[in-house]
Amino acid sequence: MTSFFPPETVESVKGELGKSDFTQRKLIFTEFGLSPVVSASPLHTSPQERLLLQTKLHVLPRSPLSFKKSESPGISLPQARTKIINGTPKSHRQCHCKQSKCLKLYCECFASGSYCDECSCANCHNNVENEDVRREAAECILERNPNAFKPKITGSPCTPPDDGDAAKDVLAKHIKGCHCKRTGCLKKYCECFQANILCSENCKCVSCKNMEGSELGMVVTSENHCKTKAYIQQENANSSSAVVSSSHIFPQESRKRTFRELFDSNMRDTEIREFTKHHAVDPVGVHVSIPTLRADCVCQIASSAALGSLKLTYRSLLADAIHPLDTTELCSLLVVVSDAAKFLADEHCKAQIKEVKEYQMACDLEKDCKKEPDVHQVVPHNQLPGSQTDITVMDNSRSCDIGMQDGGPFSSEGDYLMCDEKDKLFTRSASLDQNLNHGCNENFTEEHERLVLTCLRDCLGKLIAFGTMKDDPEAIRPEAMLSPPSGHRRP
DNA sequence: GAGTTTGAAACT
DNA sequence: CAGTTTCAAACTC
Repeated sequence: MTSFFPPETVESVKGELGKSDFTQRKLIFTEFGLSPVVSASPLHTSPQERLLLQTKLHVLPRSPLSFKKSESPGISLPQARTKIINGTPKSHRQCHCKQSKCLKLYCECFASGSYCDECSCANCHNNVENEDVRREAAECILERNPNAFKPKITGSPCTPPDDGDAAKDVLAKHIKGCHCKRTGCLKKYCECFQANILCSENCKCVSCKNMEGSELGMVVTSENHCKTKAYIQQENANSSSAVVSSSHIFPQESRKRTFRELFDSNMRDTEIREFTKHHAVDPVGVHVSIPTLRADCVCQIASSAALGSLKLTYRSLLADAIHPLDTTELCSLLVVVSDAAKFLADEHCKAQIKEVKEYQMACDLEKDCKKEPDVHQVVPHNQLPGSQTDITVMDNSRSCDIGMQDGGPFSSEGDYLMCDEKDKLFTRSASLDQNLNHGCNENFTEEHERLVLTCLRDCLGKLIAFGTMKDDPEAIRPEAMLSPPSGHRRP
């Protein structure tokens, strides 16, 4: 079993305590999943010895059961009965036990192998003073269930969603499984849900909604339509006969549940709220990443939402502020940006890969930035990728990075654009209008690219600013949002 | 903060 | 093993 501390430290302590004495301190609570060194010593040592150990090991006086694996390098989570909240193991939670004396598994502190510390429990026996009683209680529990203190979750380490994205660990399983009946396994009463794992065949839950597939934010139906979870939920809320067109069959045969089954059930609002909260659906309710989202899908969702054809449950904070036409304009802009970026990226790649060999490493970047590109090609509108183009502006640009990063004047398109910031401000002329209205019927120059991207940047900046200041309607008027270039304003 | 709901743990 | 009770966390208001 892995020790929590370096061998030399342990040996040093062992020497000072007396080897025979130390070795007699066998691991009593191995069931707790703890190191024999740490778990054994304080249990059977005098206070002086414990103090010595703690001093040598530089640890605070803690329970032998209190050392969480999360604090133990080299041991993967979850080893001990550490409460896992939203994928992140809670090292210690303050219990509120009243009847159990904190000596039963009801008590989270006791179950996790910790002494109660600053808890608001009553008649607590889960402390140093009641070590004997505590040990007896643990032994009694272990006699009944040898696995009582073992981790409940197995299969893979729990994935802590640091970024807030609660992607569920599909490999981990709850050993015993949950037995939820009423919550659909969508509340923290459910141990699986709380541990941020999917219910498995071990579970005996009823009407489970915590299964594979439900963690997805978007369903692509057989019609290749993008449907958000919120949309599906709203569909069901609006009509009991609503059918989510999906032939998706989940591999878990024992749980033949589909999205239809999943969302056709009478999901209460609170459940939906909990679901979306836990699954980190963004405020707009469209849980998709822009780089992978098709442009037509964006337009469909955004436009439809704005026009009211989709009654999304989760409305954007800006939903009541941005005119539908603004949304349409933004979508158009995104398409143009995508087209321009892709075209320019390809052309830049060809041209600049040739040029980069001629440049010196110490080339003046600013000077280079002002260099006119060689690309002046006609791009007929009907040859552009159009709506099929992924909105992966930077990704496309990065395709240029290959071969450019090592010594090129522009390690990326972004750098190139940053350099342009030093250029004189250009006016938003009608050229953007032409691009927007007529696609790319003229040469798509770098100037146009800058024009489009800057316009997009400004639009997004205003969106952000407006979202921030929405509480103050006078701060930014919706009419001021997404103001297109001159001459492009809608009537 | 009080009361209710829920499901795991404990018990029979 | 199944049913019931106890318990404390989660949840609601």
